[in-house]
Amino acid sequence: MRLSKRTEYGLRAIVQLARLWPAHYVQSRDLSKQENLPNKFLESILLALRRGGFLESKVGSGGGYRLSRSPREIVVGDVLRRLEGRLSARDGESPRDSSPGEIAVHLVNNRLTESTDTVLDSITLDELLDEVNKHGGSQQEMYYI
Amino acid sequence: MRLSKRTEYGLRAIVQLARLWPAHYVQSRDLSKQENLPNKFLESILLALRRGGFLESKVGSGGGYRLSRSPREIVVGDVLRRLEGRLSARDGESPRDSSPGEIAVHLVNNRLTESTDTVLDSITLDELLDEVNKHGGSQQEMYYI
DNA sequence: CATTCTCCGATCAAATTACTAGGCAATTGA
DNA sequence: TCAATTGCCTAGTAATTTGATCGGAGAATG
Repeated sequence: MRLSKRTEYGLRAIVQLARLWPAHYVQSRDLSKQENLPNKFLESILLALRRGGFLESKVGSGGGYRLSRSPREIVVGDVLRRLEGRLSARDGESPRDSSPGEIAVHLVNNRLTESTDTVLDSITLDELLDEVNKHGGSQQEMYYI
Repeated sequence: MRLSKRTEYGLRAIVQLARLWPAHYVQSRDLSKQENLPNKFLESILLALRRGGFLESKVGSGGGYRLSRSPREIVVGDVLRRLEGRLSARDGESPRDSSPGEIAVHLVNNRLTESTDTVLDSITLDELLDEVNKHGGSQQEMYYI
C-alpha cells in the first residue's frame, strides 16, 4: 500500500522539472544527481512519462527533458497512474457467482480505489510544489547551485 | 496499490466468521473450503488474526476459530492493518535534509495514508456484512449447507 | 488413548521490483 | 564534417516480496 520506487523516483523527477519549468531542457543525468537516483533506472521512467504526454524531450547535445505543459495543468493522479501500472485496485464489475468473502473484498477494493483516486486527482503539480516550498524553508538553495 | 492475497484471504475468512457469529467454533479447514482458499496459508493468516485479538481459538477436536467480539465492534481498518504489515505508506516525520522531490513524495504518501485510513476505519464488520447481503441476492444459501 | 485440531518454524517457488549493460539514432557545436 | 552528447530501446540480472507448502509438537475431546 505504498508507492513503488519507480513511482517515487518518477514523482521526484517530475517535481524537479516543475520547479525549473519553463526553463531549458534538463538532462536525465542532472536529474538523477539532483535527487540522487540511479541514472539508468530513471531514464526508463522519464521515457514512460514522455510517452504519457507529461514530458517532451530533445535528443542530442544540449537536449534533455521538460514538462510538456504548465505544472498547473498536470494532475498528480494521472502521473502516478501512468507509473504505477495499477493504482486502482478495481476488479471487474461485481461478479455474480461470488462467495460473501469475495463480494466483501470487492466492496473494500472499490471504496479504496475511489478514495485514492479522489485524493490524487485533486492535486496538480503546482499545488504540490507550493506545499513543498512551504515545508522546504531553508535548505532549498543548494539545488539551484 | 491493491490488497495482497494474504490480506484478501484474511478478510474473506473473517467475513465468513462474522456471518456465523456467535455460533460455534469454525475450523480453518471448513473456512478454506467455504471460500476456496489454500488451507495451510489460511492457517497462518488466522493465527495472525488471533494474535491481533480479532479471533479466539480452541485447540483439539471440536475446536476452531470464532470472532472474539461482535462484528459491530470490529473495524475493517484494524484488521487490514494487522494483515498488510504496512497499510500506511507513512514514512517517519518529515526529514529536514530532504530534496524537494522527497518532500513531495512524503506529502503525497501522507495524504494517501490519511485517506485510506479514514475510509477503512469507517467500516465495521457488520456494516460490511450488510452491504454484502444487499449485493448477494440469490446465491447465498449454498454457503449454509 | 487415538483422533482432531491449533500452533509454529523452516523452507521453497514464483512473481515482482529494482536496477544495469550496451548499443543505435538523432542532434549539435566546434 | 565529425566527434561529442544525449535520448531511445532491448535485454538481461539481482534483490526482494509474496504465496504457499511441509512436517511436525502439543492441547483438548470423545
